[in-house]
Amino acid sequence: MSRSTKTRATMHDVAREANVSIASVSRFINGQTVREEIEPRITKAISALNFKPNSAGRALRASKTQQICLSVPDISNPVYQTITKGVQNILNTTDYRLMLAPRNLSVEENLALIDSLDSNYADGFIFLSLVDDPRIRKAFSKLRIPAVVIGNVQVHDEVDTIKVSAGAVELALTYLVDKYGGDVLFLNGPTSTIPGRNREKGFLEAMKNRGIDGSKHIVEAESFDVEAGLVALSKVKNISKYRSIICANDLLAAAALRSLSTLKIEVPNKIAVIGIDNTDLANVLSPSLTSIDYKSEYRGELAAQFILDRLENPNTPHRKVNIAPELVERESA
Amino acid sequence: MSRSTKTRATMHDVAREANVSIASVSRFINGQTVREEIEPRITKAISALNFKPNSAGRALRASKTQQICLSVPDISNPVYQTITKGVQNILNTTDYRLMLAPRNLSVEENLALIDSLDSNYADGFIFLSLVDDPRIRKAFSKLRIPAVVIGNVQVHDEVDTIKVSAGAVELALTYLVDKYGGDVLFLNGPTSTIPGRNREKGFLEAMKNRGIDGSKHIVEAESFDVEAGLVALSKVKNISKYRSIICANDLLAAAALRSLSTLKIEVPNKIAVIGIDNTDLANVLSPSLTSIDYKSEYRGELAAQFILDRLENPNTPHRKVNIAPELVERESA
DNA sequence: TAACTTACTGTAAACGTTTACAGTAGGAAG
DNA sequence: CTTCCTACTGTAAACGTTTACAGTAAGTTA
Repeated sequence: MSRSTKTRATMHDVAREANVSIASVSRFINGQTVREEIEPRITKAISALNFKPNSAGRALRASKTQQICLSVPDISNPVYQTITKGVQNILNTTDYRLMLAPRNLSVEENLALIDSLDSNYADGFIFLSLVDDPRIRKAFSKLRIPAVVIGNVQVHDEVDTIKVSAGAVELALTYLVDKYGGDVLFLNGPTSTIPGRNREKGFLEAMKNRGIDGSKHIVEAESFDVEAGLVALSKVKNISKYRSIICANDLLAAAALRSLSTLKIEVPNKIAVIGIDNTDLANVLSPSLTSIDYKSEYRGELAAQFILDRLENPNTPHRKVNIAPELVERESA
Repeated sequence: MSRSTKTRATMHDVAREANVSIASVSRFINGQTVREEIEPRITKAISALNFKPNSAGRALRASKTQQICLSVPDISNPVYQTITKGVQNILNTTDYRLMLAPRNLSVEENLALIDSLDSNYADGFIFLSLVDDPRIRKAFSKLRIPAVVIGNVQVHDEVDTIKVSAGAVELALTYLVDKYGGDVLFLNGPTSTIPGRNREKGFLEAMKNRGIDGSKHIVEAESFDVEAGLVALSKVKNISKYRSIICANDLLAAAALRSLSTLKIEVPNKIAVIGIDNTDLANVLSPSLTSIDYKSEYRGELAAQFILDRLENPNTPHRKVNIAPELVERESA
């Protein structure tokens, strides 16, 4: 009986063709040793029938999907693109596939996402969230697959986390104050988000250490993008009284550069600008952007590696990594 | 017998708890009508046991993975990020998940990717490739799942395609020549890629129509990114003899803006710059970038919709869409 | 030689769904 | 009353793999 060309060859077909048992085929495919004599028969049958193991059958039986789910709050943001790239760098060297979760900006979207992972479509989860909530923490603690958290969202302790330490704003401020004096404006993102809160706190503390009430020096954009940045800056009266601007991410820094360019204020001669994240954008802008590097691509790689390690050995002790900020000097400051 | 909290509830458990057959549970979950009396019993059992259907079991039996695979040659390129976003926009409204394929820059990577789809891990495939090759076409024609091609790669006819029509460079050129005269430089990407080839062709033809040999007016970057653009431009002697630059994508345009800014050549007063793709970048750069829009986000949405349509109704006639370029005027030209 | 070990092999039973099929209860039609 | 239809239900057989287990042949040891 000849096989219809419309239907895929299964392991049974291979076994029959090679005249061995299906178990031997499976073992051979999974790298176990088989009798020397039958190995060529199997390889021949596999290529003759163009056999590819069926992922669903494999996933069902072995409870392994070979998929890693990555949640990205907002794919328009270059920092998430860079992290995604890092994750891919690692996964591409393995036979794990990358699933991109739907947008998870709101708490509800986060809950739905975490909940959905119970459907067993992924072996591991790399979690990025802009928001924080007790319900998220609770849902997260019920997760049945290994997870890595990138960022400062609060979850239970038995999970690998890759945080960024708080010093970015302090670092930028020190640099700017040393170089240009204390007239610093902080263009923040929304304080309803985790990075927004943390960076505000960092700024206020750093200013306090210098004996200044920072709260007068902050303007908050409605989101971490260029549009919102432009709107926020347009509300700042007499911007030229500042000597420098710290921006909570590179997109807001791009907004600052555009605003200043429109106002014909030279950067960095009149006002210096520093971004945070050091994304690809920093090299694309003119003047190129001095930015605080949190090693996004590396964080993505690390997260992927953590997941893979834990999948290989579930007893790996949980790791908590802190990425130290580093100032990358370019033209804008 | 109480269920261990370590193991997931299955449909069997739900059936037992609700005192109905497993078939009824399945039917209820899949939206078929069940006896009015048992419906609440099932819903109650499901939430009591916190049941979630297992994707692998479902995929195996129904031959449906609920996953769509998207190939992105290079995730660093904003145009692909925008397309990805479009795909997500649509998929997020359904219960399909998005798989991000590994980088497929080279022919070999493309072949491996297309081949791997035979493992049945996705129901549909959205294909983007920078390169073209008879082997790719051949592999593609053996694909067993519906696919959509975004871009001008040559595959067999029975597939939905979303092309961009060739007029982008012509459009940019007309605009620039009308406004600034004929001294135009074309900063192209590598002609080993499909867009590189097409855009070169478009430029040469458009110049020929104006009685000019365009070949002297082209500089080719080694890839479609900023670094390569800067290198390529640094080799152009006496750049100020040009009145305008057409760039084969927005990243190369960003490179042009940076070069000119470094050389203190004013844009657009001394030299005007036009990009292609109209990505988010265009609004981020200063001066903001006039760019040819190919509606990337829309193309992503369209591709996802095409796949979904075909999965719903496999007999949908195959669609070939051409996206017309549109010039979006900003500050740089 | 027998007993044990090593290194495989094949059989068959899962994994958790969906679905063809046969069955049943109740109402409508004759 | 019987027959037919409608609208469900449950049983059981898939889907394609992996793997526990028992079996076997050959080599090693005593």
